[in-house]
Amino acid sequence: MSKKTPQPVRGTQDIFGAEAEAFAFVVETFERVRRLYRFRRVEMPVFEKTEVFARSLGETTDVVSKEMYSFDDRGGESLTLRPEFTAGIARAFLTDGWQQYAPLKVATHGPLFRYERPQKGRYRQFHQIDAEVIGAAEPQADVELLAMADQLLKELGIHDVTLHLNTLGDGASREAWRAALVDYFRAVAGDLSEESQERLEKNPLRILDSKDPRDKPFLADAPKIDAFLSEEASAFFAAVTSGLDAAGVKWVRAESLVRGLDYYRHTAFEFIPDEGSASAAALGSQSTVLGGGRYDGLMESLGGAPTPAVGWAAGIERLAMLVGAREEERLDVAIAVEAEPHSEVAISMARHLRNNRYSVEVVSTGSVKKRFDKAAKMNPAYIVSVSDEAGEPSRGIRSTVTDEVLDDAIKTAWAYAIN
RNA sequence: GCGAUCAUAGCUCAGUUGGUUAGAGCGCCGGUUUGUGGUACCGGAGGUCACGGGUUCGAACCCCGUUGGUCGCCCCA
Repeated sequence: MSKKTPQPVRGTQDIFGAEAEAFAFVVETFERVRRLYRFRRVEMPVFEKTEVFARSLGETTDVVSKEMYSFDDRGGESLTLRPEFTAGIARAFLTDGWQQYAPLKVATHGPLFRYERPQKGRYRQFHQIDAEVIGAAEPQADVELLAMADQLLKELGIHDVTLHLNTLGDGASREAWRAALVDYFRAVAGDLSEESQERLEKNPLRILDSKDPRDKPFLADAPKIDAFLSEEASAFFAAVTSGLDAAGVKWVRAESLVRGLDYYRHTAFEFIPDEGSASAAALGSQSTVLGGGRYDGLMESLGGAPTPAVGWAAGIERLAMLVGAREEERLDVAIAVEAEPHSEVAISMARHLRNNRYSVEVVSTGSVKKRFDKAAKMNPAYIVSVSDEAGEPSRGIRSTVTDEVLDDAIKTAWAYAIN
C-alpha cells in the first residue's frame, strides 16, 4: 500500500462480509421486535448543540469531560457528535412538540461517537439500537421496555445473558445514599485504591463496581440503597420486579449496579453475559451488551417540564459479536458465459430473473474456459452455462438443490432471453 | 489519560547468530490438463520488510522515536 493512501481514523471500522451480515441481522431483528411493541421509528441528527449533552449527562461525567467530539462550526457555534441517543431524543421531545404524543414510545439506531481508547467491543464510532418511553411514570413502562429487550436478545439467539437490575431510588433517595457512601468510604479512604479515592469526589457510586482487590474488603459492608429508599421508591421497584416475573423475564438483583450518567433515577439495569459463558468470552472485558434505566430528571435539566421517562441502548457491535459470523445469503443463479457472442443472452436472462426476485451473478470476463469454475466457486443453487452451437446460444443447467419453481423461472428467463 | 504487545505480498504467515537478488500457502491474471467440469500442473503480476532516525563494512533482524493495530486499566453500549 502506498504511504500516500490515507489510513482509516482510529477507532472506526469498515465492516464487511459475515460481520456485516451479523450487524444487519441485529438491526433487522430490532426493527421487527420494536414493531411488536409498537415503538415508533425516529431518525435523529448525528450532531447537536454541545449543551444538549453537557447539561443532560452531567459536566463531570467522563463522557462529557473527555470523550466528546466537539467542534465549533463555521458560525462559531459549539456542536458535538452525539455520544448517545437519549439526550437528543429528549431535546426533540421538548422542541418538536412531541409532548402531544405522550406517553411516547420511540426507537432508533445509528452511529455514536466517543473519543476513547479502542479495544475489543469498543470503538470511537460505534453503533447502538435504542428504545425510549417518554412521559410514562408507571413501572409498567419499565417492564414493557425490559420485556422488549429480553425478547430481542432471545430472537437474536443470545441465551446466556442475564438482566442485572437495581434501583437508585428517586432523587432524594439517591442523594441520601450517595452522602452515606461518601461518609463510609471517606473513613477508610487511605486503604482504598487511588482510583477509588478519586471516585470518592467525582462519582462515589462507582466505587461499588471496583474490581481492585484493595477496595473489595470494604464493599460488602457499604451502605445499601435499600435503606435509603422512600416508600414510593420501594413500591415502584417492587412493581417493576413483579411485572418482570409476570412477563417471564429472568433477572437478578445487582445492588452495586449504578449508571454513569447523572440523569438516571429509579430503575437501572444492564444485560450482562453469565460468567464463564460463550458470550462472556466473546465480549472480552466489555461486559454490558444492553443498558439503561429511568431518567425522570432529564427533561428538567434541558429546561422542560418534569417528564418521567425510561429507556435503553445496546451496542450493535457487541450484539453482533454474540450473534457470531453469519453467512451471506446463498446466490440463486450464476450464469457463466462460455461463448463470447452470447453475453447479451446472459444479461437479458439476469434481468428477467432479478425482476422475479432471484439473486444473479453473471460471469462473462476472464478466461473463457475458467468461467464455469468461477461460477461454481460462488456456490450458487443453480449454474447456467451459455455456450454456442452452430452460431446459436445453447444452455446447460446444473443445480446442487431441487427447486422446481426456480427451475421453471430459469427456463422461462432463457426463453425470454433468446427471443 | 495509563500499561502490555504487535507491524514482512491483496490475505494468513515463514524468514537461522546481522551476511548475495526477501519466501510459502491462499487469492488474482494467463496457459496447459480435465470436458458437465469447484481438479492438477506451469507461468505471471504483486514488497521502499509501517514510517523516520541511529549503530554497523553490511539491518526485515539490534537501538531510539513516530504512526497504526490488538488486548487490558479507566469509562461505557
